[in-house]
Amino acid sequence: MATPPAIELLQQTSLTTLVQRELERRILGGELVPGAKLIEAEIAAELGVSRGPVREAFRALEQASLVRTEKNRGVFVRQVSLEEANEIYEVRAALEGLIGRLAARRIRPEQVEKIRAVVKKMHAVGRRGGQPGDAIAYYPLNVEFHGLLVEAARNRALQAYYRRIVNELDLYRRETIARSAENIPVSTRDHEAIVNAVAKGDEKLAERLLYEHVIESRERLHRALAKPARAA
Amino acid sequence: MATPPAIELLQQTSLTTLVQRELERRILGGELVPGAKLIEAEIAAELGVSRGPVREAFRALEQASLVRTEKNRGVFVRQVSLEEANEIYEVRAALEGLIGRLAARRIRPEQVEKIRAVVKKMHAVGRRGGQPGDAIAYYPLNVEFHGLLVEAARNRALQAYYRRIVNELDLYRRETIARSAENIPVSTRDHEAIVNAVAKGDEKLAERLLYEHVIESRERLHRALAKPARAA
DNA sequence: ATTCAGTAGATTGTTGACAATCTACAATCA
DNA sequence: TGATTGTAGATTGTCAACAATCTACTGAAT
Repeated sequence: MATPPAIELLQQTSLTTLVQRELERRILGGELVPGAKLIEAEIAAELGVSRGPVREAFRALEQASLVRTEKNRGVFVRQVSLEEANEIYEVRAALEGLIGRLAARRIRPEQVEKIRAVVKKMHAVGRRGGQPGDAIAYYPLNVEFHGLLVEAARNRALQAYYRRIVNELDLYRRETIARSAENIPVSTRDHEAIVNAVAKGDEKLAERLLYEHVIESRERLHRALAKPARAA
Repeated sequence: MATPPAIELLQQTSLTTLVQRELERRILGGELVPGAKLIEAEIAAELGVSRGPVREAFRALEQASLVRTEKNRGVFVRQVSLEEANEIYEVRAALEGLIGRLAARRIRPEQVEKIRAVVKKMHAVGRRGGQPGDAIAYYPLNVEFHGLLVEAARNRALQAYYRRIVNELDLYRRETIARSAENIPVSTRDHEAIVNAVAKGDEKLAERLLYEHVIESRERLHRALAKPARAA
């Protein structure tokens, strides 16, 4: 007998996981900015739980490098410096290269179609030209694109590491408020070339393209940061 | 005024981190085997703390994928299947390749010397031939070799991810009791070639050699597992 | 004015107790 | 015999209280 989903949820979900997910959402969603202090009692009261589960969630988030803990001082949303971001980008590029290689080897036709559909939507956004809000529309498409790719690579460990590293970099973007700058849809051509390489099963090419894609987006981000900050 | 190390330790170390470190030690040291159940009260009593810190440590270890938690059932040392190990090896190979590339680019002369010294010791162990205990002597040297390399790559994020992945694979070795088989010092020649490539600053070569080194050691492990288990 | 010690409040670290859930075994019934 | 129900003990999930530490402020002394 299959367990109903509602029951399963209750069986698997503790208050700690709930708190953890909620805090994760707030951090990655920008509600909690890097450097912000997380006060146990405050969060506990807000979510209607005691401090125990909150503390446990903190420990998990710390290990996921989303927060930093100072003993007797408190827990803070992690701040990623430029140097750290550069290091993380290096790792991400390598992982992304592996994703390209494996995806080219293992992707299935229907997955190719799904990704092509996303690229098509990206094109649509890109054609509108620099309208305000384009970056906001473009960002989730970009996330979906890379998400579908890593799924096609069919490697759970890789997927887990990839998610983690993307989260870390997200933290950096938040900190620099370079969000809009990074998301200018200039890389749609990149994406098209990547899909083609993957669809053809050209492992070497897919690996190289994805690797370079990451390095480029790093450069693009840096250039955006070098410019004086525009009005928010 | 510089803070004395003893004070600093007390300032930074909470019971939770202490418990976490101790459990990590026991898991990676083989004292706690994959699948073993960790009972909160038992560990708490043994370490002389209450259950709170133990639970927090569990959450951290879970996020580090060293243990698996089942709600209301308990916490267990994680078991890594053959399929998972294969996936993890793929990721490790990519990371190791990056390590080679970066180390070749950034290593300093004194670091080269240190690594060469380790390889020399490996040779010494290797020349003794298949004496019992060789694997035990070889293993820490191998760990040190790779540890020095990742240090030479000068990328903290990479180092963190690398440590994590090595731990995960360690779990797999423990589970299969393939320890001795994996540590046969057949790869000393590999190591020599790797040091040379890194010392020369040949990024491409170092990357390729390290990548293949990991893939080979995976194959070696699999071959060892295919053989019937020898007497412990 | 500036520095310093001292204090009150806020916040974190740790603990023990209680409630909810699971596990293993005994008793019951078909 | 075998399956099922029902308990008792063990274990986990959650909470509230206490202790330790930090922070911000006050006021005195230089």
